[in-house]
Amino acid sequence: MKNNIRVERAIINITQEELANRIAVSRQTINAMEANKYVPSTILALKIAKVFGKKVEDIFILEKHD
Amino acid sequence: MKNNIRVERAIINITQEELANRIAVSRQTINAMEANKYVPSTILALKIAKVFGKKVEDIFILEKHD
DNA sequence: TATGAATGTAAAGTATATTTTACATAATGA
DNA sequence: TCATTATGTAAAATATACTTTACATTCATA
Repeated sequence: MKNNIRVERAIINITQEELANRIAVSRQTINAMEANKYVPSTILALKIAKVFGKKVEDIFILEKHD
Repeated sequence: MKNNIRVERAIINITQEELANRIAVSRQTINAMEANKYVPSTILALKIAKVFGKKVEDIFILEKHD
């Protein structure tokens, strides 16, 4: 699975830390997500999509091997 | 967070085991999700929504305390 | 009533998400 | 140049997702 967090973050111009604060996780969690270091929980996916005003499917994209 | 898995499953008339097979998890994982025993990963949420032909937001709903 | 299919549940084990702390680096502006 | 802000990264600790095995229960139906 890949994601567009970095791009969406750029669109609304917020830092990793701001996004982290808005969804109540650590900044490292955001950084690791953007680096595809792990798969976030559905709660985080819903919150992130909400911050960006988009659907989860618009931010997180399944890949063949998933 | 709550979810509509049981209802969506009833709509397309498949068992927990069939859903489990389709998204490649154990039947107990589906059962536990329906019982809100844990929060699934975003990969599973995306796969489940896909099986039901809906958006993640239509199946998984954030609650106040999330 | 007996049988099978679907579901509920529990315990133990493994994998992985997330936090915390800490430090390093890059970029920007005073 | 110096200070600040944003980002990358890593290790250790903790929480939780998910599997496997196993058994119990419910429900429909022969």
